[in-house]
Amino acid sequence: MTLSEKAYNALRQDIIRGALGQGKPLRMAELSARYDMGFSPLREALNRLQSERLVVAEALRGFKVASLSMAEMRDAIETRILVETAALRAAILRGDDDWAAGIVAALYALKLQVERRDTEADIWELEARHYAFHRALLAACGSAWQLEFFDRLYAATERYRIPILLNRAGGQGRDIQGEHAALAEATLARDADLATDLLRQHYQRSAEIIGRSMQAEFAM
Amino acid sequence: MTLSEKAYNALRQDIIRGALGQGKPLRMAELSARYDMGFSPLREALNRLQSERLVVAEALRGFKVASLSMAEMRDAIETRILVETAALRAAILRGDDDWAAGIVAALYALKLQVERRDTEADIWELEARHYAFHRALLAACGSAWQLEFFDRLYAATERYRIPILLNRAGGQGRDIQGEHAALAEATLARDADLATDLLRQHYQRSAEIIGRSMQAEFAM
DNA sequence: GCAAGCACAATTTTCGAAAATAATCGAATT
DNA sequence: AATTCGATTATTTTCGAAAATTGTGCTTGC
Repeated sequence: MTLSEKAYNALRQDIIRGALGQGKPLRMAELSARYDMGFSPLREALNRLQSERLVVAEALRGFKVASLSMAEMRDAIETRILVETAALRAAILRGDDDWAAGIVAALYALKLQVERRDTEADIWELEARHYAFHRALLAACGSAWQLEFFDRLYAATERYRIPILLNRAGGQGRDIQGEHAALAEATLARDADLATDLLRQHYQRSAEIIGRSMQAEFAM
Repeated sequence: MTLSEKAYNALRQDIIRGALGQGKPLRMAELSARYDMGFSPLREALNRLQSERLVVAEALRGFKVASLSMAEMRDAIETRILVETAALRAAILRGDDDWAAGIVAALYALKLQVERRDTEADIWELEARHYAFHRALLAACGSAWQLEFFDRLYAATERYRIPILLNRAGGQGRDIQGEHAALAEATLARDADLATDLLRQHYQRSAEIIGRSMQAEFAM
């Protein structure tokens, strides 16, 4: 793997997980020290992240971490609903046994990690399996574009979910794993109307919880 | 404007317009000579274009222009229908007088250019106004994400439309400007069902024409 | 006291060369 | 004849320094 790719992976992770702070300028000298590499691979990675809206660039004034806002969060989640309900419908139509088995496996792996969330590493593993589950639902949709947009929007919304995951603050009394199980069940039963409905509700609840937590924490 | 940005604009245009040939490797030395700049700004631009799926990168083996295929074209157009019908509905709900006036202006400017398509520069101007018209329809949708996806998908499908535009080969007997006018009319009348229906048909016809032309030319 | 101008410092951007890797070609071997 | 190996060439990737630009703080003039 080239340094450019390593820089991309590391920066992307650090931005999504909040380690670099939203809106903060990214100084080349600091990044070079932090990731132990020269400017070239860092600038290449920052250019990729700029296209993915995780980083904002201004000519001759460098890069900064993209800012978070209530409006952007709502937009990202609404667009997720649009893209993912369509992709889920297509997957339900086209999915084969491998697709179905992948959902069962991802749901089970997610369940195991939900019960084991002690260290911070557990949280990251939980997050990885959460992504993998939602990805597995759509895997058979047949549209590379929709899967890419899913990835982009997942990363965008992950930035808002992670502070809540780390604080263990949000989702009081919410049975997320139950929602996941019901969603998987409806999908495997090929009930597209029910599955897309559950998916929509799942995300609308997330948006509400994130919204409340943002109002509390940042007064946005 | 920095060299990086110039490189991005120039490469993006040359890829979309087909000047660099689909699937062809992009050698740094050649690009450096062609655009008269060093490797750094070129590599930064190529990294951005990689994120936009106009360029494909393989570690230590450089960059190449993304390939075209029938399947990708169909996927891009289907996803355009998904995103744009939703954005158009939202714009019809939320659009104000400026939005409506923008559509009228863009349609008129497009009409003027349709009647004047002699030189190649005319074709590029036509293409710019075509983009501006479709963009104007969605401008008031309120979703930055959906507008970005529109841009991405427009660029992706433009690559397929341009050979047809240049050959004057496609769309025999198709009244594209009539379709645009009807679409604008339904939109301005705030008839969301009719407008999204016309938009869908507009793109499905494009997909058919592009599909026939690709089968004829490349035997794909 | 305060704005304008100017040197100085900090920072980004770009270049040219070096390092690292991949591709090519021919000779030696089986 | 086909294949492997090694040397050579071509190419990508990375670095370190130079160039260009922006930001800062101080002086000067009013």
